[in-house]
Amino acid sequence: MGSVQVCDLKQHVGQPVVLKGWLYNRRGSGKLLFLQFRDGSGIVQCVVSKADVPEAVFETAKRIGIETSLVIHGKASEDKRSSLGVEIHVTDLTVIGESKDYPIQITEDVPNIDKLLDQRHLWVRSRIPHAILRVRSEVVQAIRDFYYNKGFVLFDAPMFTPASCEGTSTLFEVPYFESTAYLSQSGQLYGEAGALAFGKVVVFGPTFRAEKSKTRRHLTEFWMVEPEVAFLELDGVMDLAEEQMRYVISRALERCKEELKVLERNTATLEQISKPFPRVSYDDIQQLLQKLKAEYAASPDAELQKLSKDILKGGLGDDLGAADETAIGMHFQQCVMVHRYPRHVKAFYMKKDPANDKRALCVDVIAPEGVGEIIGGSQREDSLDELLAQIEHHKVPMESINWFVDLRRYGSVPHGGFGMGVERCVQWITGAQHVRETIPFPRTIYRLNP
RNA sequence: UCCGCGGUAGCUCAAUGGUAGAGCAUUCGACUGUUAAUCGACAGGUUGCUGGUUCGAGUCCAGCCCGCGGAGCCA
Repeated sequence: MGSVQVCDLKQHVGQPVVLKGWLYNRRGSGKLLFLQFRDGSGIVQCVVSKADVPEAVFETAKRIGIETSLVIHGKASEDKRSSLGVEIHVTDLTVIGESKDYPIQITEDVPNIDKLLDQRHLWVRSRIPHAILRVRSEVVQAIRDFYYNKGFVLFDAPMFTPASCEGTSTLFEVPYFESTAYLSQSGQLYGEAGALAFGKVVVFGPTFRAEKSKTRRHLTEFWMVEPEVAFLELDGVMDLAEEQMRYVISRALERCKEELKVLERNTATLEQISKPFPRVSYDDIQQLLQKLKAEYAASPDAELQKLSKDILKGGLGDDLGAADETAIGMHFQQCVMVHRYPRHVKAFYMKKDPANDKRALCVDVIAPEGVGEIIGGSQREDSLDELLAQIEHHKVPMESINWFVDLRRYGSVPHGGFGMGVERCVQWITGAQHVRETIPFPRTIYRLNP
């Protein structure tokens, strides 16, 4: 008899079944044991009654440690007392691999995340990581389906790159035979080459940032999806970003109901995704923030007063900070697109706004609930002369970027795209406290293990 | 790099400068319907490191190490 997965058990009610998996938890009494049994697809309660099994089987069931791997023979039966609606009445049980003194407890799903991350290789067996990582899996699949269905070509960018794409960020240096390579911090420049070759491409892979960021929103290694489209101008970039966000979030809401329930996620704000995203210019956002700063300062809420102090901290005309993004999210209670930032705070490859040469044709999508920037995109500078000027101004080494400039020498067209951080997206959907919970093995400044 | 917080049992945390404690987990025992089961018992410690003050330091002081949160930068 072949084995059955826990998630399929409802179709086997009244039948004898074989289950393969691990002991998740155990309760019980002298003559009746309740084994919480997991196989990766779900958790089911297996009842071992002393009267129904040989003495040796009962003794084994009583002694085995948490996370012992098992083969269970039993009968699936409907039971309203079980949260799954089904439980197993065990007839036989075989130990495959023993487990003694398992270092993680059921009740440790909540506390010190850093200690648990030391045990990440085991922690991923627990309920909370399970739910979050299943959402991640769905999000990644939704992203792939979205672009595939729209006719985008998957265009992989290299991880080893000759130099910085964006100048300011710190790159990881790695020895590369006789010279030095850098781990990619964005596939976008390569995506532009792809867009001019295929029209619509999407780069999807890991990226690396050596910044010493220590916040709940940062990883040194994270996954980014970066569509890039020829003949797409800023409004089109915003349309694409909005459509993609709506597809991904809706699909997670639709297909990850169980996971979001386990995570006790209130999805009210997520459901706002069906409404159009407000599109607000940087200049209008500055005015709004001034208003919110004054409003929050006068509020009786101490949290808001504190937030008020950090709004527009760099003064007017500066890049938006974390507090600004939090305030914007609180005000709109949905995703907001802020466009046309000052050029001096943005990357060299962004196109100058023809209506105001102090502004760039760029957009950030800011997610609510304190998540902040989740997408950054722009129309790209397609003029050879303007791009060369920007490269010089940002001191980007010409020898490593010359190929990119070629894209403006041989049939340049208006084009644009954006990058979305997969982990931040998953963080928003799941409500995870730290972005490092949204990837199986997070890499941060102080964490390279396990 | 800067600012703030922290490091005590496997985990979460207590402990006026005066014998280092609890809950959970582990181990053992009781219990035929438990949902983080419950109840009883045993066991569990170089209080991050180094030095200092003191009759006496988990506690006070200095330095260091490690981590966390935030800022900056970004997705």
